[in-house]
Amino acid sequence: MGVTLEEIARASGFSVSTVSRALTNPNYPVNEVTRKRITEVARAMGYKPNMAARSLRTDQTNTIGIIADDILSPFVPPIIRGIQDYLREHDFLSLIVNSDWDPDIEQDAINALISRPVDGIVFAESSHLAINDNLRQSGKPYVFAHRLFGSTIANSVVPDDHYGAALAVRHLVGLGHQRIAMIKGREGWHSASRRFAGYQAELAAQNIDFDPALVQQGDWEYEGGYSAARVLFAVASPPTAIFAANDLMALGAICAAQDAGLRVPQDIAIVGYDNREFTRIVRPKITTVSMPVYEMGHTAAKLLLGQIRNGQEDFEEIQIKGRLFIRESCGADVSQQTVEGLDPATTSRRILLDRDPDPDR
Amino acid sequence: MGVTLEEIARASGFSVSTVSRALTNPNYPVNEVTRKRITEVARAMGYKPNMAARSLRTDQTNTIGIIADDILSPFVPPIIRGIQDYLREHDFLSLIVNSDWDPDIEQDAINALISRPVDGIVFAESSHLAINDNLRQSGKPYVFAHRLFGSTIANSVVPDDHYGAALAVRHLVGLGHQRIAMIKGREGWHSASRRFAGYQAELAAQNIDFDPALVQQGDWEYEGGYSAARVLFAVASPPTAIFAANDLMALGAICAAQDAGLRVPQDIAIVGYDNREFTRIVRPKITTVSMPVYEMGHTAAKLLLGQIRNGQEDFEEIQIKGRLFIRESCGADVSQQTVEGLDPATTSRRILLDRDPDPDR
DNA sequence: GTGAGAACAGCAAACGTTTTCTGTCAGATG
DNA sequence: CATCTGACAGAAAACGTTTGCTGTTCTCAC
Repeated sequence: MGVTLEEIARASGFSVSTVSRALTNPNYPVNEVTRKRITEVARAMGYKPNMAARSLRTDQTNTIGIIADDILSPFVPPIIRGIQDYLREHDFLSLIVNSDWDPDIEQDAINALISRPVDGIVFAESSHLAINDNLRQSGKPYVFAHRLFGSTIANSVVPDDHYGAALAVRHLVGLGHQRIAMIKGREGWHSASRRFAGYQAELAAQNIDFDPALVQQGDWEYEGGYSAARVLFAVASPPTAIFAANDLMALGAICAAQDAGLRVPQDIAIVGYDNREFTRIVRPKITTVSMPVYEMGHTAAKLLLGQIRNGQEDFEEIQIKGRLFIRESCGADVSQQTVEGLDPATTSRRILLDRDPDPDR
Repeated sequence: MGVTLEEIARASGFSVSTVSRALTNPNYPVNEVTRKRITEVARAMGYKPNMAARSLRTDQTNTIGIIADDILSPFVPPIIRGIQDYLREHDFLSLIVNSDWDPDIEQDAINALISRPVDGIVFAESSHLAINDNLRQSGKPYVFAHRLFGSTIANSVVPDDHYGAALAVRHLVGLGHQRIAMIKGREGWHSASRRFAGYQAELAAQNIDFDPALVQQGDWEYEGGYSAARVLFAVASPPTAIFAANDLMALGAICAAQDAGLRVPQDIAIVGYDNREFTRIVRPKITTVSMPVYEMGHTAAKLLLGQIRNGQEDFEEIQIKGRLFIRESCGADVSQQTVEGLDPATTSRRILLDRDPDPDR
């Protein structure tokens, strides 16, 4: 169906080897006029290299696999985007499979990807650590982008939740708040404990006593935020601000406040986390800390390609910092919108300005 | 690096051909005990077929390409999900590339995918009809899932916007509304004109006179909905209901109503379109018509695989119907939530019950 | 007892590349 | 003038499969 090297060879009067070298090996010394001629003929005939043959010969595919728990999760598409943008610069393609939170499917996916259509794998927001023996012994490099459970592990790129939580709390303190409550994330989740730790750490850094009565357990959902907030409003000495561990719970808290006759932000300030899309759509718009998902993907891809080139070489867990998006729910002057939380070392201008999927619209 | 057929052959005492047939060709007559033995040895040795070699030989890859304008668009991930769920049942993988609304990139993507790592291509939410000669003459099957511009074209699966708009209007009429305004989508978009046509058609079907004063041009965005609504409120004989061509504009209209001192739905009913995630998060929750994105992807994948099997065989444009999600913004009794708009012929129970990403939470 | 056919297994070619090795020729060097 | 070197081009092997063809053996019908 497609034009082959041999046909080009015949048409141009050279041998297959020369044609191959002229077309793909810029280092091999081939006469300039020969190369020109061959290139020309190849273009004229519409030559497209047969990747299967090339892969068979070279044992590399210029393709990586992405295993995501669910592409419908709000964080996964930006991670993928970050990965793909980096890949494109290096002529790599990506094969994406959903594991659907199902270990068996994830297993199948890994096996399918090991059969060599890919040179490496990135796990995007994977829950169960499915680095099984198959994967290990295949020798294929792999990287985790935002694994949700488990402790620190090599080859992973994760959000710096501790830092981000501190950022949120610091913002509230800066606005004069001293009684700052927190609605925690679901128990067992890595982000939940990290964000709580960041909250406590920043309180300590600001010399504010930690008050257990101001901490409520949440569930990552709207409902959990709503009911947690109701409890907080009833505390003897109620908070003037609430840090919700994610945006959905922040929204729940806002609605609870409104239903209780409190105005946000005048009567109570509420800050969220994740920078979900709806935070800039809702009334009031929610101040929040972003998940640096795009950059996590970008970084993961960079590291993976590095490993593919230089052989597997484990690296430490890398944490990416999010930034604070100041909107309406805390009462800050929105015009002074800062880009605090930006780590210039890891965030390229380009990502920030053009590509960051987080800019306010 | 990997176990090959030859190694299995040596280990099991059979020839490479027999091993191959035992492992992959269930039709070829090979002795049952032989097959057992070979299968066993293969498993023991951890055999994984080399896809590159297989593809080279058979000229098929069991992989399709998906070209999406932007995976960050709200509709793309569910389309992809629909595609992939179908693919998995047939042991296909999918290579995804973003074209970023850039014809050049799309061109590159097509070229990259033609070099045979894929057996077919689906364009997910693609704008510019980039079916170029390269693609045509490659002979690879392709399908469009939700193309945004251009007129009817073969091999595409699109939402039935005319039907959906009628559905929304009929719902309003059913609630007693007679003066129903519409905020149109951005000009030039296929969906915009189709939804407007559906609105007009349903008015006619209900014997309601069409009043041009009740139609405002929108821009698909919040702001457009907001300002269009303000204009509508100032009309001599104002509408009692508004059909916004998408959810973002519906939200803008709701906020405009609230700012104007009108209660939604008591003073004015508002219905949106798309069933975006935020419609079930906002107050009031927005009644809307869903984009059957998941099913569109699923259908597109099915059609594409059919073409791959039986050779390219163009089919007519296929329209998929969305359904009405009754929520709070129109004042209907929410308990009587129906699944109107469901076409049982094309929507499998499974998709609807388990997989439809649209169920209310 | 012979021949036909079924059931199985192996040989070898082929898929389109890349790459090692070998060869040729021109010019430089002694 | 003989030899060496470098610049280039070609022959052929190899990557791991699949598959058409060729055997071989065995069974069964005549």
